[in-house]
Amino acid sequence: MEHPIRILLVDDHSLFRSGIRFLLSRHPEFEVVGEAADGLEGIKRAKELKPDIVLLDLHMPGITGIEATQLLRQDIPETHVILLTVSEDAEDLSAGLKAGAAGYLLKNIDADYLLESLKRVMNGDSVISADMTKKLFAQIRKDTPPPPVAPEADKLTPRERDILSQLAAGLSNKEIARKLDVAESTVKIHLQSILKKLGLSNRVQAAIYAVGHGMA
Amino acid sequence: MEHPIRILLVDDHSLFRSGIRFLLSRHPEFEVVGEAADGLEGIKRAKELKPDIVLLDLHMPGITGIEATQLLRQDIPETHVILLTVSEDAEDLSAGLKAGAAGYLLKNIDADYLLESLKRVMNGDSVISADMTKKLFAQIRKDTPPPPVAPEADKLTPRERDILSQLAAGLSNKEIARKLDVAESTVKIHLQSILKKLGLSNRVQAAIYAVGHGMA
DNA sequence: AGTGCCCCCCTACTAAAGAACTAGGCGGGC
DNA sequence: GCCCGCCTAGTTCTTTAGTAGGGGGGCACT
Repeated sequence: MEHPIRILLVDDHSLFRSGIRFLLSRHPEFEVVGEAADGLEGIKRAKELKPDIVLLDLHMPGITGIEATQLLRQDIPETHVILLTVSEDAEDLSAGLKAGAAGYLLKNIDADYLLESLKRVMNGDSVISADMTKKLFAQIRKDTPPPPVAPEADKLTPRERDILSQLAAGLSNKEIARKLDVAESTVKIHLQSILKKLGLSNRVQAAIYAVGHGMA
Repeated sequence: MEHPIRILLVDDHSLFRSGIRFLLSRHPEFEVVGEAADGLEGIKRAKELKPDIVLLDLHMPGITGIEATQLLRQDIPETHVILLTVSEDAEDLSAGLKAGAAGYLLKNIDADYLLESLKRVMNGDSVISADMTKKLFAQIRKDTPPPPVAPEADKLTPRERDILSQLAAGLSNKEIARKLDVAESTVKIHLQSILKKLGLSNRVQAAIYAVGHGMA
């Protein structure tokens, strides 16, 4: 590796920073280019230093690591953010990822895993503590809401689904009729049938139903 | 470890099964209790043998590994399923997790990682190939759709938002008027203003807009 | 003091939606 | 052959939605 990976440490525990700094000092492929004790200072230093990777604590005085991550991703997207925390909370994990972190590591990981993670992230990969994988899986399962297909939807005839989908695009009866090349009265009939089958009382409700069940 | 971890191998490549079997034979903490060459046979053998872990290939003749995972999770939920595949496709990963797999490993992992993963999964953890972590992260970000708040929504006055939210509940102008205790003509005025500001042409579109931007 | 925005209300009109009925062609099941 | 569901289309009618004027009161910023 010709250039060492440049790293910024952001953590309110100076002892923790020292530990990481010492660890990395024994590996010439890494270079700690700066430190900060809170989120705002970390962002400021990151903008100055443009490090390859920011190792960011989640819980800090002032802004949270999540907010700091968002800001860093906005301002210097070429810098990777790895969250390094004690929090095993699934919410923190999820928020961190959505904020744009490339890694979520627990502070109890061993040194080798941290070093390997830094290299992986530098390579464009993402990393996570093995202990958090289960929570990440759970998140995936949870984030995907219940099957967005309606059980009642199969009560509709194909033609009715056509009309409903056009309705969900915000078209008027006349426009739907033109588009599907039928008479407006036909559209009305179908729409009546849709409302009856779905137990709705007007086209607005039908449109909402449609978008809510993935027929948009 | 008093009892070895009992493993069932399901893969249509017998050579691959042999490789895994040989690997595990050299580690007494594992025991390969059976093999199967396709999904259906795998499910049958799993029901008979009740292994601790099923190592399941994704692409097989007959049913897919995804379907097999679902069935296994239904029938013998105490057995863990690890998907072992060459597919780096994010869709496969996502589908596998949603089907209930406790692990998603690429076949290019090294032996030690597989052994450790088996132990982790036996422990109730979940595992994933490091190479897939990035895709998993992307999935989390994707599953949570873009901020469901509309940028244009702040153009609306509070009262207009009230009306829009009622509209998104499928109410007519008259009903909205009653609910908000104003005249119907007032509701109409506000609605006109909403349509104009949002660049829409009728109430159906407004309702769709509202539900699409979290004001339902 | 004036200006602008928001909120409220009214009348009057046209366009669209919704409800009710009749009705023909077409296909499959019995 | 007959019934049934689907798709089509028409008429008539009432209700609702949408458009276009008008005005008045409040509140904030200048």
